[in-house]
Amino acid sequence: MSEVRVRFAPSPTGKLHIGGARTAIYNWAFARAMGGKFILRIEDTDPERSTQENIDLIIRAMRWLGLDWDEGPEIGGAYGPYLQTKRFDTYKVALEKMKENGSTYPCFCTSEELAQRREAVQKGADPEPDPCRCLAHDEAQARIDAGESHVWRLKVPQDRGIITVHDAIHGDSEFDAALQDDMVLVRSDGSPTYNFAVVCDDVNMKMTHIIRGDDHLSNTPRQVLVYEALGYPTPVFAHLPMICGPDGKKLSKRHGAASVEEYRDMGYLSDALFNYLALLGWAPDGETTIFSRDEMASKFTLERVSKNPSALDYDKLEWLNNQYVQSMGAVAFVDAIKGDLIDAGYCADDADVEAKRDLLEAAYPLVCERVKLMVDAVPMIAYLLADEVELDEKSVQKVLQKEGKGAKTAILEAAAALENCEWKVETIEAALRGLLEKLDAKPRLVFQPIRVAVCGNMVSPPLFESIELLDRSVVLKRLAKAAEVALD
RNA sequence: GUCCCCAUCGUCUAGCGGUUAGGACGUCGGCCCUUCAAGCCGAAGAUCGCGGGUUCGAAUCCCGCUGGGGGCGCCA
Repeated sequence: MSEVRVRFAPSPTGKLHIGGARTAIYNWAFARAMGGKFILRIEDTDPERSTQENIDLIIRAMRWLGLDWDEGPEIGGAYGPYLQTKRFDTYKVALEKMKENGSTYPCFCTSEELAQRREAVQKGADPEPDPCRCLAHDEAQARIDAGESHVWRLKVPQDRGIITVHDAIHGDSEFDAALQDDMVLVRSDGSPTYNFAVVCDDVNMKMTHIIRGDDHLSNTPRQVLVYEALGYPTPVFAHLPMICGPDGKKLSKRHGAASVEEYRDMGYLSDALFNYLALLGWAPDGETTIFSRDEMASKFTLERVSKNPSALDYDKLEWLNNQYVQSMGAVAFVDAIKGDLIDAGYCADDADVEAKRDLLEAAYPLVCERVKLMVDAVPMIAYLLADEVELDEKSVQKVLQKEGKGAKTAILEAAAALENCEWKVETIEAALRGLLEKLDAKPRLVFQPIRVAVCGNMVSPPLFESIELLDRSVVLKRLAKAAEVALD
């Protein structure tokens, strides 16, 4: 078998959608697993909605996801160009071929006439063949020469019978050719329609497999007809099930985030989003849930792709994201929050981040298992970055100002204990634990007030480690300040 | 309306004629414990959408039904 060639063909009418991203991932994984080529092609035949900006955004989002391709608009390749608007001459050649073999005909119907006919059919009338289909060749040519507006339609062969679509995921699906309408191939302005352009491109770019969304399955028989009219063998199709919102309904704005970059901005890691999307409709086996791009690339097969649509589960995505946060390591962690650090004003610039690198990396083990989304990280370690810490209102009330709990004494004693002790976790912990006996108090009555004083909140990363990361003077200052508002 | 696709715990899934129907997220309980997490242990949760077949035996094969989804544009 010749080399596998697959493509991801987004239309740049918006950002990279989460469903599109998964389609891209599966195409990529299949190409890599088969030792084939993965091609990026931009379907920008709709001039109204396609923009260069969207093309750039899509490419950036794909790169962020960790995908790479062998041919594409920005890197070229042997079968370019990879923008449909730059391939109009190839569609003309294809149309000429179809004119010659009689598989297309000009249609002069106005959109009003078409709308009327559609309406009649909707109301139950039997669909009638397009009247232009039977126009004598000479008459049609005369009207074209007269400059009459027309489109070119596919002439579905009357005796074609059953069209079988071979699909690697669904198996064979059969469609009655007699039920396929004569779709428009070329618009009155000379531009190709989607269904025509895709086939021309897929043929010319030597695609062996077409992996795309389920929503295209019903369009496939008509595309098969175009392959046949052009005299080319059909590729293997693979239609992926749709992705739905958490409620099981088709994904829409109602569900919030829909684009890859929105997920990135929400704080999801590229590795996690990739892993999650890969898992939506494909599983390497019954056990494995966490795997890398390379693992997927070595194990992916179309046969194992699920046939049912899948609903997004944000809980699982978050869990997966945290798994990756826990395993990313301190260096990557600091790199990942660099921007947030600067935006929040904790660091002046990149150089400043590097200057504080030791502290930031030391903070990683304290927070990694509780950072679900990356955007949570900076607020979570803020108390380590500034001299002052703002005391959380609720924590003050519940911990510092609950009468009869000895919060003030605990804080004062803590300050005394930390005054001269060696500044290491072990000694800090020993010093503070010593208070338990001295005050004869339960751990939470001693440690919680100290936590609020030092970390600003009754919920925080580990206390002793946090203290160690702060300067003694800062800790003592915070304790003194908290003691002012604390009650016994 | 019509054509096509789909159907296993709440969710993502494993299963491809014989399993106590397995795993993951979530949920609940426990352990750990100075908080929140994380981690570990355990539990509940699926009459495999329904009804017929085929078979000694069906979640797995066949047919029908129901439910859901998608296509039917000079959108992609």
